[in-house]
Amino acid sequence: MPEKPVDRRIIRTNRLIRDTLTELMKEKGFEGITVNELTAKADINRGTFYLHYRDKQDLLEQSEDEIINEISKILSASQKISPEETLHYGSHDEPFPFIIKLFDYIKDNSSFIKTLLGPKGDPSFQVKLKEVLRKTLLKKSHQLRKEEMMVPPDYLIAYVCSAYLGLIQHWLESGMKESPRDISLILLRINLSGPGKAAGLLNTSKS
Amino acid sequence: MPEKPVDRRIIRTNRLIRDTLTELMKEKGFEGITVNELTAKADINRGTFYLHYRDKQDLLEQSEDEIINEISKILSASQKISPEETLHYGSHDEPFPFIIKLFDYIKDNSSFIKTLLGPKGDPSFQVKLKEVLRKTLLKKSHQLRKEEMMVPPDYLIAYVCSAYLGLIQHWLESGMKESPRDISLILLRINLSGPGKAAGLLNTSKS
DNA sequence: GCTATAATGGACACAGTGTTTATTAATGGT
DNA sequence: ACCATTAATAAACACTGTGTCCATTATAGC
Repeated sequence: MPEKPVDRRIIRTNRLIRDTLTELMKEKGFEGITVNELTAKADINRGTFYLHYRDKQDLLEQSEDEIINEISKILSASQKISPEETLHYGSHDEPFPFIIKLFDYIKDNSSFIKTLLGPKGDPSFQVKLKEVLRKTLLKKSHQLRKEEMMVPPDYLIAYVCSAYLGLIQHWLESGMKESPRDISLILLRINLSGPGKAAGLLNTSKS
Repeated sequence: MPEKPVDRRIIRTNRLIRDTLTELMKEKGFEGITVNELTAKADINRGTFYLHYRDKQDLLEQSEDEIINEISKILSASQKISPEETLHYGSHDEPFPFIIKLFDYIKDNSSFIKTLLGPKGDPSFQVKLKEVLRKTLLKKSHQLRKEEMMVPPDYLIAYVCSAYLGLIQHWLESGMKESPRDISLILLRINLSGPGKAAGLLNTSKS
């Protein structure tokens, strides 16, 4: 993390800008926002904005990267889990703790993340998010051999990452009615059993 | 479909605008495009643009909706497939014909669709695309009973739709090396067996 | 060829951008 | 409590793009 800014004025201004960004993105999406409008709503001089950010794109990227960094930290806890533990969690219908923490964090920052992942959001944030997920999965998938796989590994990873993302999006859009733990469990079950079986379509699995 | 425009000038102008939109989106994404630039590159008077579209947002939406309509047509063919046929395809490792046709269509329009689904694209297009997929899946899932499902049906659908989308995105981004048929097969296999089994993680399935 | 109309070139007021300057006000260190 | 430092302000700047006119030209369909 960067050295903390000392001046309270900087912290205050930055918080005002970020909060107003969240509000305005909820209303009209990133496209529709102008620096003019944002600074007016934040009750800040327009020139002050340019003291902190190059342009509105820069503001968005910095805000996004902060979130991605936090998520990256949370997911890196997956490295500490041994293959034996992985099997244990799956066979006991118990979600991984770091996945629960991921949903906890998303819930804490749901306002901004929801708009970023919504129809008026930023597709490059989706790409960033899928990328951290991909890295996490890649580390965990080192142990399995390619010969045993039914499909190309890169497609499998793309499939799973996107599915994760979709679940997160649906959870956010439907108002986060389920607890982080419940959502993690849903995710685990579909992943282990597969969509077909999770839907109750297949009694036996004779691929 | 709307009554066909008769005047060749209209067709020509529209084609010029749409083609240039595709080109520019590839270069700099929708955000960075200006009507000024687009009409200059298309060698069209700027005023002419406003004869056809309200603004650049309108242009994007009309272009997107055309694609969504085509895809919707292709996917509606899924209704004609009986439950018996569904089982047949799955158990014979044979993808649905309409899914192959979907990938065929995407390949034919890959230039525009790729940018729309890419990091500089339009998140609302993703939403539209997932929505047609959702409708298709919903029709096919009428036959299965909720009691047998391991997870809430809306989450399962969100999961699968997103996974479809992710596979399409990865296929486009990696240069469409696989044939539409091969991709459809990959999709079918992961869906039926599930990510865990497709990865070769689980020998037996004791959920 | 004649009529309808699409496309053009040029102008308009307006809104937003990003930068600069001099000035005011708040902050942290001592 | 003071003061040097520096963040924030107000006002102006040139510039780019927008959306909407208008009169004029060129092209299409019959």
